Amino acid sequence: MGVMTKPRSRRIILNTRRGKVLTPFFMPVGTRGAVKGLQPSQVTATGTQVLLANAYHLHIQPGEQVVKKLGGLHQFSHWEGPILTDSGGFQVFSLAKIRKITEEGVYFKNLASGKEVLITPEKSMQIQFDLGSDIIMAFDDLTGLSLTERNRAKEAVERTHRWLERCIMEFHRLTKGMKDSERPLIFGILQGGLDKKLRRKSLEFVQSQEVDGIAIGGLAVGETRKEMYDMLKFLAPMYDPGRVRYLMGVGKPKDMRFSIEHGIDMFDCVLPTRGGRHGSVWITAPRLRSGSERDLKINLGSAAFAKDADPIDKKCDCYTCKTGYSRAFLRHLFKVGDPLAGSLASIHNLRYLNRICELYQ
RNA sequence: GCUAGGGUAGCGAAGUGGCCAAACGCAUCUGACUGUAAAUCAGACGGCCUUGCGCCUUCGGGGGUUCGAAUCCCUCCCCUAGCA
Repeated sequence: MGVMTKPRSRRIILNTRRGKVLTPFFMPVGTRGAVKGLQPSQVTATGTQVLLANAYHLHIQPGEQVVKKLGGLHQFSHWEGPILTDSGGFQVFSLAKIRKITEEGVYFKNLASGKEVLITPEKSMQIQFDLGSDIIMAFDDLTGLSLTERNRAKEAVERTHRWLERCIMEFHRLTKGMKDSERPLIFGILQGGLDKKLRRKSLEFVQSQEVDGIAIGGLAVGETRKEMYDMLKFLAPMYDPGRVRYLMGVGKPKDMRFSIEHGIDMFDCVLPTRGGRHGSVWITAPRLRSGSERDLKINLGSAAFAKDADPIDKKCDCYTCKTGYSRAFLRHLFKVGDPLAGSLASIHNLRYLNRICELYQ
């Protein structure tokens, strides 16, 4: 999969109450309301249309009621574009060690206070609604790759479906009386791990529901690239053509290109920002043999860049590269631990992914 | 000149007869990171290779005691503080 893009037959625009969004698009992760180290204007300058925030983390701190009282997440954070909120479903996976799943919902141990927090499908809807989210995600049960997790994949899919029905009911209750143009959107999430039968069943179920978008959850959790690609190929012909498809958690350039070419419209991922803060950035580099281009990850902390006067990527149009920050200066900032390094690298990476999306838009 | 305390790997700092190629921290190098418990984490960090719980060279310099010394003794050099 090179940098060259194949033509895309889909041409879909996502209508949110805060404006239209061109697809495909990538959402930076601003878990707690901010993309770490970046001001909203800097995020916008990378070409970002939609921001992702997290219901679980904002519920824990500062609490959705505080956010609501201060005018909602948009006013609170100064992000003016559409916001998609994750439901807390991912935390069922990422915080597996400190949670307990029941049919009612999931009990999490708040690491800061030690107190137990119960997130139910209804609660997740309420939190996201109170935050002022424009795209509300269903609360799902995400299974990992370990044997015990694989063994409960079927159970988790069925629970995810039951929870989706509860999410939709609660969503209707919360948005009762709102005009279509004023209400947030709601997306359902399909699961099924690496089991194709389960995946198909899950996709069919989610598409049978009153949801505005279809999200694919539970991929990019450690399986091989081939396994993920096989699943995306398998699902591609079965999507409802009228609704957007959101592949959750994916954000490696190569994977995004593949996914877009297999019918995916939306992405989010921590990689451009977390990786950026850790010094890794993407550049386009020629292949040694063919000379065609490919995505290459480099680490700016490397000694190789100590005296490198070039920007991260000469062809890049991001703020960091266009301003002319050298690799040597960025390496220096990383070495001395200046947070500006992470911010400048995050800007570059976000622009990198957004540019990929723009090629297909 | 006297007295006291010191000199350990790039730096700081443990160790005070064998389990010491030498804890730990920093720095350095390499690598991870996919709906953020992550500005984080992992590994390497005297030299060599057949990568073995192998070999070689180390704990200011030199000499000695001992089966065995970073650790004990002698001597020299240097540093810090106080006194002359």
